[in-house]
Amino acid sequence: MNLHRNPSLTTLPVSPDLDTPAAVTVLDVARAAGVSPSTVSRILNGTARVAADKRAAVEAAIAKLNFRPNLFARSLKTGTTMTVGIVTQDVESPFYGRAMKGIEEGLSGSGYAPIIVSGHWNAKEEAERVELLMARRIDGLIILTGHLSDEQVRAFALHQPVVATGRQVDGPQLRSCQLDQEMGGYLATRHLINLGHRRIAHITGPQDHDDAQQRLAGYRRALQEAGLAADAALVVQGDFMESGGLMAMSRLIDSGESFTAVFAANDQSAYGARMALYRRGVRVPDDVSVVGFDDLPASAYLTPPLTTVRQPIYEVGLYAARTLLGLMGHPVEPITLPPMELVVRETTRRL
Amino acid sequence: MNLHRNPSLTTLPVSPDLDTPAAVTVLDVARAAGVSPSTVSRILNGTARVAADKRAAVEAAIAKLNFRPNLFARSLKTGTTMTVGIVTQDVESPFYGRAMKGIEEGLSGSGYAPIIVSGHWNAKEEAERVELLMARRIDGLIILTGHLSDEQVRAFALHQPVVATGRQVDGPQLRSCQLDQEMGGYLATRHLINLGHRRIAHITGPQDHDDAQQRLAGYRRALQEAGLAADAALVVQGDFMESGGLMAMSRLIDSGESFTAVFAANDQSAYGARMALYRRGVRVPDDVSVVGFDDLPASAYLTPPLTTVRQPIYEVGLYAARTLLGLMGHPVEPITLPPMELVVRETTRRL
DNA sequence: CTGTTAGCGCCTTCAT
DNA sequence: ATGAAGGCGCTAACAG
Repeated sequence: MNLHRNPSLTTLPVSPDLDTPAAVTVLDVARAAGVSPSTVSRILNGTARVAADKRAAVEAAIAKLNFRPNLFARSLKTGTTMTVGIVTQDVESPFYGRAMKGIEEGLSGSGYAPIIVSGHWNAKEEAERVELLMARRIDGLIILTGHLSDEQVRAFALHQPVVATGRQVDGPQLRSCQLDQEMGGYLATRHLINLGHRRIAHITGPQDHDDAQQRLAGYRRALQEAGLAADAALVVQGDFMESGGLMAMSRLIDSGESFTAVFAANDQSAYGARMALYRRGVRVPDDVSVVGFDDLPASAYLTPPLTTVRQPIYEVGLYAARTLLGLMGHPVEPITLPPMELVVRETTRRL
Repeated sequence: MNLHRNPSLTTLPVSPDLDTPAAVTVLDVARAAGVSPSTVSRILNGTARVAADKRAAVEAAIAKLNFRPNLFARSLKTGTTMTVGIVTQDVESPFYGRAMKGIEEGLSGSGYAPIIVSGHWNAKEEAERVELLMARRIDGLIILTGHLSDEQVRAFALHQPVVATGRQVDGPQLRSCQLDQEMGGYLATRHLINLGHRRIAHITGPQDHDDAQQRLAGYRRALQEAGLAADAALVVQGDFMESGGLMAMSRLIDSGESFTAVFAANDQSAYGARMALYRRGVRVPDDVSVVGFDDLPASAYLTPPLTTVRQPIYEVGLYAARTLLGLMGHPVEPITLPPMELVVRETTRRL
């Protein structure tokens, strides 16, 4: 269904005349203040010097009439919309929620309003949403990871400034940032190895998810570096969700493989894995050590609190917002992203 | 800082001419198709019948030129913006995240895009954000609970249709919905009573939060109905966050009051309380039973899984979106909200 | 069925 | 320092 501008769809009993009580325009203000519209505009935008008395009159009129400039008329004229598009993957994701918060903070006070769409980890849907955003003439675009190809992202950057996270693409109007996922995976696994673990399982993320592949690579590197064999039977497929982690761990236990530790590709998987362990009466960390990835707010409140790799995702959001402001022509203090960091809590123990 | 339209702030090295490659307009399309702009407009909006050959020519031209109508020009003309404002309290909240998802779903395919702002549980900030939204001439507004007074909400509804959750206000352009929080609190407490508990503590939400007060009222009603004294020493102040729950439970334990169960005003508080219990070596549910409120996605993955009251918050989002579409003149199938529901998992036991 | 005309509200030369 | 005039891209009468 597309309700968009279909006049036949006007039905509900809505009092017709209550909306927008005859919007007041620059012209109204000008008349009330006894000046021309141009003068009002100049005061609004600080475009030129205006005599103090007229300025006062205009400001009084603005206040009295409660005038609000129509952003759309302005946009039409200036070509700028004061709106930035944000592509997230899932409005409900606690991880991207934190990135959103960083973006919100980074944009605050800039006059730019974010409009958010979700790609749901689907390249096609994601591209459609971006088209939708672009139809609204956004001034800038932030793409939070996702499945778009670098070429697509580059193509989008032809139309407006773009900041993309979780990838390495740059161009005239294109900036990106990427956290070292491989290092994160390495850190997590290395921690387990240092604790004396030798049989370390891994619950992966989705196969088509680049970050997940990187974490897996880090896991393998740590293993190899320690001279440990990479046992394929110890790597089980998850999906970044609690249910996937639960099933992965259940399968692993059922397989009969022995292991003393597991590194889950994200915290949500770790929650699921921990539940599977709990269901089987396997104690954490006494029998099995668990390491997650992301450091979600809830992870510190698991019992026992989850050892995990902290991604500075809030800062990524901040960085994306600030960088975009820069691309849009506003000077900003640069942000440097803190590195991945191992947060040792209580789900791991020395063997 | 307000970067908005301050020409002095143009600095960063951005290639100047890459943006919006000379936007194509209806006029271009009309010329390419050998018709008038009005005909193009009519085809775009289905406003009138157009001869098949011209339609084909226009559609071909649109495709060839990759034409996208400028929504702002359209808005200027029609007074409609095809965007709705959403006031949430915290983009990072897992609870409101789920509501957002419902709204997203409810709006999908309608042509309306949501633009989201956060009030951060602060009436003043909330009002400011709404003003900001209104400056953008949104076609409709959804207010997710928050601290605005009913009068303020009513005032906003003078300018455009409004749907507000967590309160009971209605008017010509105003709809609201309210879940029975008191009943939820009653259900949670009643469950504990039925299990044989007599000394039941409560961790409250913020004092200025209406929902929290309602849940407390439900707690008291269940107690009273069962002939149990409401011991003020058993009611401790939380703040709907994990840390608040943790501190509240710590204080309770330190107070030396005896209790066998606790009802936390939301799941996040329950997580914190559970952690405090864990720190003191108090077993759940063996020594103390715990009930939460909300049923966050993570709650099923606590160890043990959390017994809680499920709020149909996703459906609330859906309801808000659909109702708003209705107010904006689009017929929608009405949604009925499911009731609050006790979800018994494993943090409560019979005494 | 289709083209012509006239703005929507604002900003920006261009004069003064 | 200020006003008049034109136009951003689109749609909605009004003619034909």
